[in-house]
Amino acid sequence: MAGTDTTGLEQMICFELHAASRAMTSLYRPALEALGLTYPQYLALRVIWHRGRLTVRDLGAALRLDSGTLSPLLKRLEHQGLIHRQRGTDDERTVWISPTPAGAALEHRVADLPHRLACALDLTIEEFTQLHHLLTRIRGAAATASTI
Amino acid sequence: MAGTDTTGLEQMICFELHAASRAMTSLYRPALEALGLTYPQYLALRVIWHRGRLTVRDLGAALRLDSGTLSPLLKRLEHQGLIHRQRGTDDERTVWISPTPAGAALEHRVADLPHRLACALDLTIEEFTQLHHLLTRIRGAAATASTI
DNA sequence: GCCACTTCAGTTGTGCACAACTCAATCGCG
DNA sequence: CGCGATTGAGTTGTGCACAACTGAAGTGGC
Repeated sequence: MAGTDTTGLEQMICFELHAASRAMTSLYRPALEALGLTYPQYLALRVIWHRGRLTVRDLGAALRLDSGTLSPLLKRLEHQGLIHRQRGTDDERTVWISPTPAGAALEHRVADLPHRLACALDLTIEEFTQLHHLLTRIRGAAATASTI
Repeated sequence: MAGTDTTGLEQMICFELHAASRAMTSLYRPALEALGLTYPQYLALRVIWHRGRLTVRDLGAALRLDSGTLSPLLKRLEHQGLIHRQRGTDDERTVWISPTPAGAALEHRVADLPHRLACALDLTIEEFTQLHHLLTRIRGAAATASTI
C-alpha cells in the first residue's frame, strides 16, 4: 500500500465511516426513542443483558469506553429504573451493574431490531462478513498504531 | 436476507461501525491536535479547501450536518483565523465561507495524512474499495429507510 | 506496618450531533 | 402588491466522547 496514491480513497473512507456511523444511529433512533433509549444506551444494555452482571470496568472494556463516558450514561439508565448499580463489598472501588426486572424486560422489546436492521441494509451474508472484517481491521490498526 | 438469522452479525456490525468510527478519529487526533484542529473541523476544512468558497448550506449538504452543528464549529474555525464568514449581498440569509490565507496554508500541513492513514490501516486497494462500497450502501439504506 | 504506586469510578470542561426552536429574508400565489 | 409559506443561519438544551483530573481503595516492596 505504501507508495500508492490513496488520497482519494482515504478522503472518502474517513468521511464515509463517520457518516455511515451517524446514519446507522439515525436508523435506530426512532425505534429506540419509543423505548426512551439512546443508541449508546442500547449498546450498553446489550452487553449488560448478555453478561447479566458486570463491573463498570468490564463494560468499558467491552464497549471501548472510559468511566468518563459510562458514569453519566449508567446514571441515566439507573434513573430510568433499567439497571442496578452497587459498590463491590470485597473491593469497594468497583461498581457492579445488573439489569432490573424492567431493564431485563426491555430486551424482548428490541428483539426484532437486528432483523429489521438487516432487512433495511439489504446486505448479503457475505457483505456483512466483509464489512465486519474490514471494520475490525480498522479498529485493530488504530489500537496498534495509536497515531498516524 | 429476510428470514435469515442475522442477529449475531447485526450486533457486531452496529457496534463495530460505531467503534471503528471512534477508532479512526483517535488515529487522527494526535496529528490534528498539533494543528489545533478536531476531526470534524478537519473534515469541514477539506470541503472548504476543495470548494474554495461555499455557503453554510452547501457545506452542510456535503458533510450531512445541519446548521445546529456547523454554526458553532465554523465560529471556532473563524475565531482561529482559518476561515472567513460573510453574509451574502444578494441573499442576506446565506453566509459564505472561504479559507483565509492561514486556513489555506494549513492544507499543505495535512497533505501527508491520507498516505499515513492508508499505511496505518494497511488495507489493499480492493479492501478500500469494498469498504467504501459497503459504507455507501449503509448510508444509502439509512437515507431510504429513514427508520427500521 | 508503612508508604509509594496503581486501580477504579466519578467529575469537570470542551467539542460534536441532533432535535426543536427563533427570526429575518426571500419566494410565490392570488 | 400583499401576505402566508418556505428557506437559511443561528440558538438552546440534551446526550455522547474524551482528556485531565480527583479521591478513595487496594497492592507490593521494604
